[in-house]
Amino acid sequence: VSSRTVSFRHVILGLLSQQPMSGYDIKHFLKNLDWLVGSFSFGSIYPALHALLTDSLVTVDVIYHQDKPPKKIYSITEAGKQVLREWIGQPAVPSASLKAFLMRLMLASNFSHAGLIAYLEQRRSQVKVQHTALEQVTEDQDETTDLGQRLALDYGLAVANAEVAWLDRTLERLSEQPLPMEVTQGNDTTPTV
Amino acid sequence: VSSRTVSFRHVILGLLSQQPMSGYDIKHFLKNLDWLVGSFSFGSIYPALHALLTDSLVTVDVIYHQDKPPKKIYSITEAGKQVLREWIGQPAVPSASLKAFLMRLMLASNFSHAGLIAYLEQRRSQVKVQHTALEQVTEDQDETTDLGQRLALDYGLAVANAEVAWLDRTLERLSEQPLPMEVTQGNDTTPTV
DNA sequence: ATGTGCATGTAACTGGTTACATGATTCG
DNA sequence: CGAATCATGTAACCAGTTACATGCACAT
Repeated sequence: VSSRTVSFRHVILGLLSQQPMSGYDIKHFLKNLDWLVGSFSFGSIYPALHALLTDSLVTVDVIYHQDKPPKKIYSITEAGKQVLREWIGQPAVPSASLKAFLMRLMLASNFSHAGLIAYLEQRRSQVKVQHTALEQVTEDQDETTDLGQRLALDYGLAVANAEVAWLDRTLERLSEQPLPMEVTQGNDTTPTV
Repeated sequence: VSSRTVSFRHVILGLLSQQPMSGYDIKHFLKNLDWLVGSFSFGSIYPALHALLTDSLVTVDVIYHQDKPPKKIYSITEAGKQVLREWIGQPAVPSASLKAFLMRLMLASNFSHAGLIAYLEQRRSQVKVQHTALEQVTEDQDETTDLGQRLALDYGLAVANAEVAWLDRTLERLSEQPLPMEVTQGNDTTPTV
């Protein structure tokens, strides 16, 4: 069982936990979200899938179409789900990038409702810390400070504000209606986001 | 001249173009901005510096303190400035991440005023494209879509909106006053939430 | 005919991290 | 006395990219 380090393997696992997919499917799914979470090349997807296979965290079903190349549909196993859950369980690194945060967020169905809220709250406090840190740096500027740095700092503050605002809004929404979409059951009464 | 690929070397070069620094200084400078542009470990900074040296894009001055380890202050050379200018000259990749965008922005003093404005405008249109793309994906959701994905999408839209708002504000400011040095003065925007 | 989409894979490379080694000084 | 800060460096490792190889179907 070799996949100890991080993330991207888990993202694949997370996608597969939502529905079985082929490597090709994964690529396309991620392409839409490139800007948010980044996409990956086939050169990393296929090997990752093979590794997950040998670790028995996923299984394959090969589907032969006539006149089309066969498709390998990967599905997550119980062991895979377990690994995912464990990963979700451990706390997020402080000062994780937006990307890293969103990657994990995308696996929300593997969080408990309480876990999800905790995760968002965690993020909120981290962003606030970053925000004050940036404000600090901004204050330390003198007139000689490079324009680009000032702009970057200002940009950072703006994004941080937007993040906090979104998190506040969303947390409120999630606690108002404690069962956001009955994630694990089959029951949806919830108006869309 | 071997540093063709990208970024991080250029960031170092950019920092050195603002003022001479040691590897240690660079690390610390970047640490403050970790959240914005990411920081780098010594294991990549020192080798990078050595590489820049052998390419004659920087020079060193060793300063010996008594009783303190000697400090190696790196300064950018004319050749280094040239490389930077060339890098700045070429257009930004579409759909660059926030980080990549900010990295370049931090080197604004190496842009011309017009170049800077063009760069921000480029970013604005790119973010708008991403925004519409995300809206598209959002529409394509059905009720079975994973909660995490919806949240991530929503988050992305919020950030994109914030980016565009900031860019609009800033572009207006920059074109109002063609000599930008006063940026930080009247402008404590931070509309906290 | 040429290119694009479907579909899978491998090999070489590379940018960066982690961990290690060294060593003096100052703070608690 | 141990920990942190200053300060530089190397070597092993690793995740992910690029480029390559293959091959059929469908549209222009």
